[in-house]
Amino acid sequence: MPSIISKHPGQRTKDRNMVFALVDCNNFYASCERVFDPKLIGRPVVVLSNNDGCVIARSAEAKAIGIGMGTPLFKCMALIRKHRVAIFSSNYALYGDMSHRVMTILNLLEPEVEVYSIDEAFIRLPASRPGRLEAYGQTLRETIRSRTGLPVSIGFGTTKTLAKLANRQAKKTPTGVCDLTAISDLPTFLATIPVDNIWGIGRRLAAKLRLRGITTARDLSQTDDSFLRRLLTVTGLRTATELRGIPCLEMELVLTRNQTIVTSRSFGHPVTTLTELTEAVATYVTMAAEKLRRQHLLAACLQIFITTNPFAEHQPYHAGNRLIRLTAPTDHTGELIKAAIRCLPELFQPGCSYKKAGIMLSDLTDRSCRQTSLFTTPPNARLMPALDQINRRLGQNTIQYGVAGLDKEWRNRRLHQSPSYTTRWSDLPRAMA
DNA sequence: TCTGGGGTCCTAGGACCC
DNA sequence: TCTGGGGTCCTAGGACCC
Repeated sequence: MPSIISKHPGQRTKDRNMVFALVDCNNFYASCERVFDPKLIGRPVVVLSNNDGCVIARSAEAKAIGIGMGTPLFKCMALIRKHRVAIFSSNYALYGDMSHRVMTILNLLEPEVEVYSIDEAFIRLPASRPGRLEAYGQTLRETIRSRTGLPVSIGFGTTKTLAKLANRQAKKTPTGVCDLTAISDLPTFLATIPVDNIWGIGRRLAAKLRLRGITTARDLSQTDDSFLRRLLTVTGLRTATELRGIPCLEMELVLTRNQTIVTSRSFGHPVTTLTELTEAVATYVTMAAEKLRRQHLLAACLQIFITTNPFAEHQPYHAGNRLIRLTAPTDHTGELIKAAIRCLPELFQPGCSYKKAGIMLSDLTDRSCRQTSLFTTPPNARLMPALDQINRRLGQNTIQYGVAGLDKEWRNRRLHQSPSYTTRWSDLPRAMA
């Protein structure tokens, strides 16, 4: 096994008698909405992006009537009216909490769980004779369904990439489980998988591969290593190797800390004044700084970007971008806001209608190894923890910096938001008995 | 009228150093 | 005129993921 293509050469375990499972919640956001509103069962459901702009999740019924992923809402309004589709603005408080419940169940049942995204987790477990994994998958699926109300699909494979493929297959079967380790003729199965359905092969790489006659997963798995290395770099070679059943991607059981924290949003209406832009940027900095502190990190770099609507044809387009290196790494909202809004006047162009702004914190370090500066006095160390505690107990933005604005008229649209059933007392569902 | 948000990894190329 | 070799660090850009 050439260690050069293994992502974690030092951590490799020689144990070949282990398999990977991918547990993936079906149509996650749409399913979360359904759990608390049984009237939605059988009805098409879509969930919209932050500004009610595009469709980012669809129930099976919504897929069936032809609503595409990422479609702008205004382009599928006709379908939505015709089929009485239920529409929801995204409600990340709800989805985050439901995700946490699913992951907690997995962690209780399995020692090796890698939370891969909000709706997916890898599990590593001992290989088993044909039929046993399938049955275990069924049990796991039923457990999650009965404890959270969420439907999941489970795929088993000897590598993460194969488990991903198995999961895709599982979604098409009524049982919701697919065990590729039990398949006697893997290449024949791989020959049925188009190359762009493989995890790690996106649109661009798929086109590149097809040009060279590589159209299925089997083709890719049988392509010469050095050729692949040149064409797709080491990541593509890893994918091909994984398709052959040789693991290159190990379980990542320890949470690695973020390298960047980004907060950006589209505005609900065009922003044309520096005052409003300042409010928005200060608000985004506040959100990012809270996240920074939750993860016990400090940021040494702050980047700001603002942009007008790229789709508007008859308006001047402007995209501005500034990188600020702070004198000392910090997690203090006030310091970060000050640095951010200082450079806004030179970034802002009067006459432009801004559609979106964002900030990025980078060069993150652990709070425990704070590097202080000789030339500045550190801010009051008790202020931010006190502020966080108050906002946690009494609700978001109970206390905030004045510069972030009170009306926030630029805030994005959320016309179809469901209640935060599981994270806000006042939103608890009521049962009539 | 209306088009999301938040991440990661890899490579090439330039600057700079010894 | 000829003009090395090896290393690091940084950044931009391209690709992917959910």
